[in-house]
Amino acid sequence: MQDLKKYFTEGLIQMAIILSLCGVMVDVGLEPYLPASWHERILGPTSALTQTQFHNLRNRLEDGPGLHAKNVDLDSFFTARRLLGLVHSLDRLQVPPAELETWLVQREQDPLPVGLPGQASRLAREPPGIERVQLTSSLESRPLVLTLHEDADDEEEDKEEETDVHYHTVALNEGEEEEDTVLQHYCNIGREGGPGSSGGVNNGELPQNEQVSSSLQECLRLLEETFPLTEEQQFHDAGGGRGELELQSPGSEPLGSSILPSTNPFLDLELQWQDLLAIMEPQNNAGCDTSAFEDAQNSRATETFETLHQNHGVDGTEADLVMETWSQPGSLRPPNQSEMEPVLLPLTPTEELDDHSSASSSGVSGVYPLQSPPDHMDLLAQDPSPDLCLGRSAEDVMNRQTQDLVATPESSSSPENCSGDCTNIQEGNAATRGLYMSPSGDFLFDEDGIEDDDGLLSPLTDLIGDAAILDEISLLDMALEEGFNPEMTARLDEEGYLLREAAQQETARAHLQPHLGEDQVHPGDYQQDSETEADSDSGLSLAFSLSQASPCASEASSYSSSSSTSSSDSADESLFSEDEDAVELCDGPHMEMESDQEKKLLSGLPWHLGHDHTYHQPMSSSSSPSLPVGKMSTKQSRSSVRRNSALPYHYSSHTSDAKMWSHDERRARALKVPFSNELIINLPVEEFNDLLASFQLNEEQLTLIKDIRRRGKNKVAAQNCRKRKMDVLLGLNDEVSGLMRSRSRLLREKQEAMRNLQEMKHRLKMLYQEVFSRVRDGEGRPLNPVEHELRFELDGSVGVASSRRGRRTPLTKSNRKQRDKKK
DNA sequence: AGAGATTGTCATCGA
DNA sequence: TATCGATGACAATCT
Repeated sequence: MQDLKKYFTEGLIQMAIILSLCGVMVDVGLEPYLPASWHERILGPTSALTQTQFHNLRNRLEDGPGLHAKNVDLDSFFTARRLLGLVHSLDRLQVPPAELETWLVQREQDPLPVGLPGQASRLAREPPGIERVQLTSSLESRPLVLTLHEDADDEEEDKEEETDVHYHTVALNEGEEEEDTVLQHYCNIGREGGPGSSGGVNNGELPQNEQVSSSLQECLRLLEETFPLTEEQQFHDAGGGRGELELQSPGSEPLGSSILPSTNPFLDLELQWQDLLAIMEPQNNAGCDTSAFEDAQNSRATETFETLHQNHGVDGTEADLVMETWSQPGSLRPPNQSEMEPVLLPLTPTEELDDHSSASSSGVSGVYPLQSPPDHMDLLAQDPSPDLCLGRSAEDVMNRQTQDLVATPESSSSPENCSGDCTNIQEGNAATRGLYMSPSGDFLFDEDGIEDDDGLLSPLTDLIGDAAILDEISLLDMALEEGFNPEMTARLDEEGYLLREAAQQETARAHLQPHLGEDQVHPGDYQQDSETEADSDSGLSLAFSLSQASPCASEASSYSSSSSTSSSDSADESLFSEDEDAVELCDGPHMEMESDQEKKLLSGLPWHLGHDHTYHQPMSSSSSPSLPVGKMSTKQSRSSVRRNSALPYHYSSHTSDAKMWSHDERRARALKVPFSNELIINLPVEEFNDLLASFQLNEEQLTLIKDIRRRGKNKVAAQNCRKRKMDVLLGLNDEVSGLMRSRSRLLREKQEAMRNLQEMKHRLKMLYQEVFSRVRDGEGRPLNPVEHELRFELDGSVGVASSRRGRRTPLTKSNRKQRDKKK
């Protein structure tokens, strides 16, 4: 590399350039010594050694490739174009990769932040096209170059893109506070050379021969200034980068010494943009309005850097740090973007930038706007316009992945599949990021995008967090629309798994016990009751199904509907051990397990909120033999009723509930009450009366049954009452919050009104003083505004009244004031 | 051990 | 008048 550089700077290239300036196209034969990739990378497709398209075109038409006499009739555009190509080749090896930082420093020196297009700023003093290019050139954005083409050259839309690139470069340097005369000449050359160029900074109308001669002179002088600079640049490259020095002393840098190196990366990127132009040309021809996208890009970039400046405190120090990061020693060639990407990642050296990673990422993405729209979040939030041709790919990727995320929320939990289809948000975000960061379209998102802790990752993590939110939203939507299907239930992990497994076990047990006869468990009972419970608004899941003839089913139902009221206790079990046969009917311990599991599961399910006011229905669980009232007297004997009514006492060992129930249960048992408490409590009044009438009950039994019924109902009522009370409290809390917000808003409005009032008073005072300064009394003396006051009559006339003596003495009329004014 | 939360129960009121 | 629901108050129990 050094040899090549020396080769360029010390010998043949100078001669070749001079010969070229004289009109002779020289092929120095460097290509055979360079690999194709090197040639393309170092020299670029438009270097002096690689003929431009214009030359190629002309050579094909005229002389063909190789040495040829320069046609003096060529327009100055070709001349300027080729001369600039020479400069490209000269500085090809002198690239300090620090353009963004330089830009930042320049922007930091600007007292005003980078304004929006309509915002006044330093840039506003420049022609619109220049301004926009200056804004966007730091981003090194091809669309922004086109923006220049659009804005600054509306009248020369047929101009070649290379000319725009030159404008780009020129505008960049014009935007710098250090005006560089050499590049200003470039500007002149480029604009003078452009056919039909107008509206530029230097809108010269020189004849072509004069233009050529002046261009030659300018270029010669430029060469004289440039070559010593090249060696200096070597020194700077070896010492840590030139751009760093520029940044550290932006105001003291000699003018001519800083421009070329700073423009080199742009020139190099210019070449890349030319390639990109060729690549993107079909898209442009496809009817896509690139200008819209460019404007969007421009505005986004502007907003991004505004945000960076205003909100994130990017100061010169940070810019210097950034610059240092960019200016890696020994980076003699323009950094490959893909290679620069790892360098870009730590580009946020401060916590501010890290914290505001969106802006950071935007800022970094602004370096490669083609690959990286400035604000990823905007892309997520915004509906991609069909006009955004260039952005469509990236946005489509992101939107598609976002849609995939929403559509397949469960996929978000598999970030290890990044190499595959990007269907989760991490992949999507990383892919988006990688898509933006990689100039070659390679997705560099896989590892860095997820594991990097830099601020650049924050958008990713934010999106991941959003992904979780979206995931939940999706689940909720699906649940609302379709209910929780098995897949969703499976996604609910252990809860759903255990719940289903319990139901399955219940079903299997029902099938394995055919002797239960009509007491067989219906598989759907469990889930049905669960759904009943879930649907129950206030916990009044009076799901006492009269059709539930099975104790087991009823038990399952009771367990599903109530977890805290698994009735009976060990005492009851000992007391009523004569009903052991009933124990065989159902798997008591299993049911208990289900109850506990379900108790935990229900509390862990997503719909189980922190304050669950879904009060349990103890009646439905206390006594499983939920005999249908209407059928009881006809289908079952009283003994069976008694047996069934005694069943739950043997199954539940839920001590607390059992103790609660044991009181009434024991009393009911002691008094030989023939039916369960559940039946007593939940039956309607008429059926309950029929039930009582169907049995021969003594007074004590009737009293106990009524007490049980009353207490049971009151218990439910108390639960509902508490639920309502809690709801009222929550509602009041929300209302208080809303009122607080309203109060704050009103206070702000009041303050604003007060400010306006003060302003009005101040203005009125000033106006008053002004009026009195011009009013004179009858003797020509000025009136004291303290002692007098203005009086506005209904007829529109204005007089002056004395406020000291309490009487209004019209001293002067408006016509008098007019006369005074005339004096 | 004690505080707070939860839950059941009673008394009462009104529909 | 009986019934039922709502609710405050109290106590037992749980966490």
